[in-house]
Amino acid sequence: MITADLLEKYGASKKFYEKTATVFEEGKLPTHYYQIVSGEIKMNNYNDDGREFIQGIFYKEQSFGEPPLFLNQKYPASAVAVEESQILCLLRSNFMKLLEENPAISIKIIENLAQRLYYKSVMAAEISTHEPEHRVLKLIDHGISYFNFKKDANGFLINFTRQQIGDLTGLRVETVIRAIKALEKKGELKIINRKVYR
Amino acid sequence: MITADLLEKYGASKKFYEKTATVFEEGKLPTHYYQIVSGEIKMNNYNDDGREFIQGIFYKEQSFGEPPLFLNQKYPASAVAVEESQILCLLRSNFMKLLEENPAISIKIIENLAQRLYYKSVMAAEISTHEPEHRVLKLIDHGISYFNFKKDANGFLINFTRQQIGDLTGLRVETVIRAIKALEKKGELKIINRKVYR
DNA sequence: CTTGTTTTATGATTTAAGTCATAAAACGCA
DNA sequence: TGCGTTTTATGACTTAAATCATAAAACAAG
Repeated sequence: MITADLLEKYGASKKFYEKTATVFEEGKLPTHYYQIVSGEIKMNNYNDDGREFIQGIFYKEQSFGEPPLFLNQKYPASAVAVEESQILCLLRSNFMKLLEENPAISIKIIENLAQRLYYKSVMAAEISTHEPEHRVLKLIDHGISYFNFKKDANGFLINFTRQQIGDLTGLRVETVIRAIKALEKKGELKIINRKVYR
Repeated sequence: MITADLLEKYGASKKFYEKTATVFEEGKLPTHYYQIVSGEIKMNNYNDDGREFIQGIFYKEQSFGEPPLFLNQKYPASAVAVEESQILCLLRSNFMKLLEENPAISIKIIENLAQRLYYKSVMAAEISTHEPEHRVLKLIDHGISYFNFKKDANGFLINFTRQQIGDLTGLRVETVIRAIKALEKKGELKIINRKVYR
């Protein structure tokens, strides 16, 4: 999103997070702007009996956790490394300075937030009013442009586990497994040795 | 958000929408920036069997429908007047020009989008992993700062119908009615001649 | 290789919320 | 001030998805 050069010019430092390491926690106040150099980060919540909900998954060059940073409010979810990741971290005050001095960046931030709001609108409607199969298919279709699914001879490889799909759509693993099977039977997607293609 | 003066300087015109009139429809491409002068607008979706989901409700001085405007993507939901409303409408190209020539406005847009993303994150987690009572209470609590609930001697008056609460939380009216009764019994809120107070 | 963990899979059972039916109270407007 | 509509309300019942149990396949680590 923002070039590494520019971030470093304002004092950003690169930090390493190993798999399952926490970048920030729900309920804490934001201190930094975060932009992924490499790896994969998920934002998630747990309810009282330990059930996970994944707000989103982010990949290289993407930023995350800005809304509370701008509003100076507590994080509504935690950020956790899904795999080993490198992240550029820039102190809030320096990030704000960067924004002020580089108005063109604002437009990029706006487009990024707009994209995420769009995704959330689509998924909110899905989760509230559609059955499992519809929800799963919508996540996958939206994900083709939103997440980094790679295309090969069989179509787009949906590189999520059934559990992740469940945590992104508010469904249980078993329900996702059954929905995916049903969708395969209907010809909406393919399962090639347990991997899902669309 | 943006002063009426500035919007008008760039050619915005004030339009009147009567109750239930549509401002824009799901699936259409955006053409204008919209900012409410007076009244109340809801953004909603309908699923295949006519069930409604309300994405959000907006009041005077708030804007809505920007994400697709910035991304040049189809609206993921429709916008409908809940009551008679006046809206300032500014053509996309002129709005973009306004933004370019007034960098300070960008920050306001960012804060606004951040606020909405925050609301969506909170509600997504609620809808996916919490029971009806929790969902209703969270909507109400978040709504106290987000929607324009007025405080009086009995507390904040939640001026939503049970149906609207259902459409905002993905629950059916009957479930909302039962959840609200249960919450009253637990002392979490008050019902004074059918009106809900918190 | 072996072993422990994660992921996918399937069947049986339970349950919370949706659905259906019905009605009274409140509201709106002609 | 009367009448149609909307909103709130409650009880009975149905059902879709969650839960529970179990296991095989795949993967990861030592």
